[in-house]
Amino acid sequence: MKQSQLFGKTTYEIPKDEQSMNAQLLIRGGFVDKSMAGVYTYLPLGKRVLAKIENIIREEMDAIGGQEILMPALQNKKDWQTTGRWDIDVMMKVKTFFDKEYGLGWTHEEVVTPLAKKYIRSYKDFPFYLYQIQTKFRSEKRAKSGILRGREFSMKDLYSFHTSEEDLNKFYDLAKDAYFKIFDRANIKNKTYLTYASGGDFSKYSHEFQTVSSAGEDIIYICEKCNIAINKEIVENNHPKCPKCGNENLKEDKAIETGNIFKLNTKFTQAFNFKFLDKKGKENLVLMGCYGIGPSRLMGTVVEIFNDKNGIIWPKSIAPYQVHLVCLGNDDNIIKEAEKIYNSLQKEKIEVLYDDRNESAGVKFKDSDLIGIPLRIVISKKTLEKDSVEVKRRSEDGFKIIKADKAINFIKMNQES
RNA sequence: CGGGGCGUAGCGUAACGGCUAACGCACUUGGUUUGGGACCAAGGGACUCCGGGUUCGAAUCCCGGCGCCCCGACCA
Repeated sequence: MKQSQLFGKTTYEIPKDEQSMNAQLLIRGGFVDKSMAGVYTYLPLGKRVLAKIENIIREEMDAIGGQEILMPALQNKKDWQTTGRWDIDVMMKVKTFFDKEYGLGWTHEEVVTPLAKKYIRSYKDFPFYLYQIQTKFRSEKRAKSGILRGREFSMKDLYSFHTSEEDLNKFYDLAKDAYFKIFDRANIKNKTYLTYASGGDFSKYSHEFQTVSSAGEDIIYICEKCNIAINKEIVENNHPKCPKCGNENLKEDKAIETGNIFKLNTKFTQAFNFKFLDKKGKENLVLMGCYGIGPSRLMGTVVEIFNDKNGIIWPKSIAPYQVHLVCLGNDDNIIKEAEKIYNSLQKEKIEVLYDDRNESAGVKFKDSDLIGIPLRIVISKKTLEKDSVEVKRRSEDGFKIIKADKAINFIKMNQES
């Protein structure tokens, strides 16, 4: 992609109506644009990051047997009334000219449960796992923290269906592992803790995945022995205690809830009377679990964690491009050399953003720092004289000089490592 | 939803109740530049959030609304 054609612009002015680091950097870098409080447009750069995150999630969900579907965001009132959740305050409602009301989905149990019921009768069809990546709407009383808490946001939600508690438990653990793989691939696993949180009224706990960050809205207590945490919301009498080993020497931290997994058991299958026939031909209620992770929130979390005073530092796995090719000077020879490398990189299917703009070196460097692509290649009069290019990692100081004819190979190797 | 702050060009800001609403960035044109936010020259761009009031006169004061940020409450 030539940067001169890229829709979206970097800016050095900090938007005055954004305090959160993730929103400031993402807006300044041209990744997102705020449409209204808690509602953002993803510009080409931001959309690429989001797509990468979604693909990682997709791969890990497929790996544990998930089947991707897409449910509607616009939902019927009746099913929400069935579960008694129509009049919940996070529910957004739309009304037509003829006064017909619909709900905008903030979660999808009310769609997926009737859906499954329609197709499934026999124990032979179990277990199965349906997921989607979709836009959710929640009427947050106060949107805040940039893309971390929006009123419209992207969400992957998986629902699992089982004939027994053992089976549900087995899959629950599998999903837990899959989530850690996702966090690992997004480079935030070492800051992410499986966290015990409120289980509502049908189980003692749910599990959250909490990623330690000063931008977090939750307080967690980490047990460094067990490598798990407990959410402040379920701490009794101000005495945090590890729910696993009883350790009381826990570390308090702020954290972002990056994921949540939940055993729903029969809460929704009961409401919709979703039963299956077992081997003996007897009817039983189906058991369910749900597993959520927000790609957009994950994106914001990564920005909160990986940045410095100059901008974002994307992990390779979710960077919008792998290589930022920066061409300094508009001398014909320099441009020719830059184009040559640009074409070679494209031929090698290496994602490259090529800064071909007629801007000063300072502007290009600052923009490159801000956008935060992992690897930067600089071509200039200086490098041309030495028949070489300059290679710099965004995450490190300093740079390497590499002979021009070896550059492509070097970058290819760098991609694989 | 309670408390606080704020709405002026695309963005960031300025302007005592009084001249044609000013400046920087961005944008357009021409020229010179190109290793860390370049320079010169010439331009275009505003219903000062909306509605009402006070006043000879309102961006400025008052009332109402809407929007945005922060704190709190809320948050499967």
